[in-house]
Amino acid sequence: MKTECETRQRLLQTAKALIWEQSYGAVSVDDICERTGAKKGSFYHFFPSKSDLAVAAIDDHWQKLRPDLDRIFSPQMPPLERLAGYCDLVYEQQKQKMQEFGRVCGCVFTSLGSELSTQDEKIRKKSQQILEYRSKYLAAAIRDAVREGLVPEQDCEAKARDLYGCVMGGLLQAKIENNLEILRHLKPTIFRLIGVPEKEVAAVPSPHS
Amino acid sequence: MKTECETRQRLLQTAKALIWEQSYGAVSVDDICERTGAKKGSFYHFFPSKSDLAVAAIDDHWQKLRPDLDRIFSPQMPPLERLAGYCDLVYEQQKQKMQEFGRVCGCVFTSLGSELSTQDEKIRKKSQQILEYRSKYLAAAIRDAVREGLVPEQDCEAKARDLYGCVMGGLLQAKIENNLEILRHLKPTIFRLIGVPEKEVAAVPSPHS
DNA sequence: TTCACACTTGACTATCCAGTCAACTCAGTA
DNA sequence: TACTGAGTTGACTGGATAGTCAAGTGTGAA
Repeated sequence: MKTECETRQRLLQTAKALIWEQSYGAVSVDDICERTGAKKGSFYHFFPSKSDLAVAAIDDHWQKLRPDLDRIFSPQMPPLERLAGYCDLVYEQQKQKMQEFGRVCGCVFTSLGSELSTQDEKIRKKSQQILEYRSKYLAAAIRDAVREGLVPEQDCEAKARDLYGCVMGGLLQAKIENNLEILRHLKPTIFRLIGVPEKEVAAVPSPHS
Repeated sequence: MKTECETRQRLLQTAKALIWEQSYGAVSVDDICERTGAKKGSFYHFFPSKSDLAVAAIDDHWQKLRPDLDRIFSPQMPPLERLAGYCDLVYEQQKQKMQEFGRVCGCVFTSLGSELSTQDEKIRKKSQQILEYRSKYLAAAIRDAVREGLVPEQDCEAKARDLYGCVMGGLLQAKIENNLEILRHLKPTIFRLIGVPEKEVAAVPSPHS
């Protein structure tokens, strides 16, 4: 058992890819097993059910995303650059998926949330949790921007949710239109939302890395 | 054949309700037929396939929505009130669905778009079309607001899309969190986006009707 | 009265689906 | 060497699935 649960990892990766490319409902356990080269028994050895797999996929994706977010939202970075960096990340991720799958695929979190939160409470809860985690990064950046006098006083938590809503909406729109360009003016949009003076909105600072 | 295609209409209504409440993937043709009290053969007499039904459902919903939008976005109405009225409509619609289904159900257009636009090109196209139609109302309102000097000069079409993105994101967030309150601060958010002066953002004018 | 045709019916197919299970392999351990 | 237990296998179940079809029914027009 050198490689602990290597099969589990592969199943998870395949599942993520297939769900991203298609949707939860359109992907069957058989599909996942076949593409992974594993048998159904193995699948159910690791995951109690298909919906538990979805939860695990969300978790896994979140774990892999965190280091990037921690880097981008490092308190070392000027607050507006953090937000700019986040917009860049969103765009770059979609661009990469575009190259991988040949189309705009949107965000796994929100796609699964949108598809299943009316039906599966476990998945809804998990989506909501991720949504809250992500909002925290944004809220901290806004808070620091306020402290530094870059933007007016405001309810930073509420604004963070507005911002994230904007990003979700932009991603969804990009997916439906199958057009990456929509994600291009995410940066000025969220700057406007937090009240960056209009003349500075255009002069978007973008982090180097 | 007094009532032209009454069965077709009922199938469409049932389908809309079920898809709204659950999702496209979770609802079967059998479910729709059973709840409608029609037989499968009738279903396939009216709709060539399940995905054609989805397209028809989107179309039908759009047709029913248009009169409301025409009223709210009437050029008679001051432009900012139109936008305020639109936000109210979005909120009221979700509140009604909440009462009907016991939970926040989001928007059929974007739910179907999110779930299927990677798989079914017909549905993606239809979702995109609706998205464009809706953006036109917003663009016209912004254009008039600019003309009346209520907001600064800007790219009205692009801004309309940003606004609609914001609304979509808010709806999605509300669905995932199963919480209507998120849709409450849609109004100030979109006012900020188009550059309504901050001191006027709070004093939101709302149409009477 | 007859014909055409929109609509309905119910039985049918063939496939797919999530999930089960008992038997097996094999590496680590006592 | 014998045992244990995590991981694997392939065959299986029972129900759901989208879609088909041939034989109906009822109505409006000729």
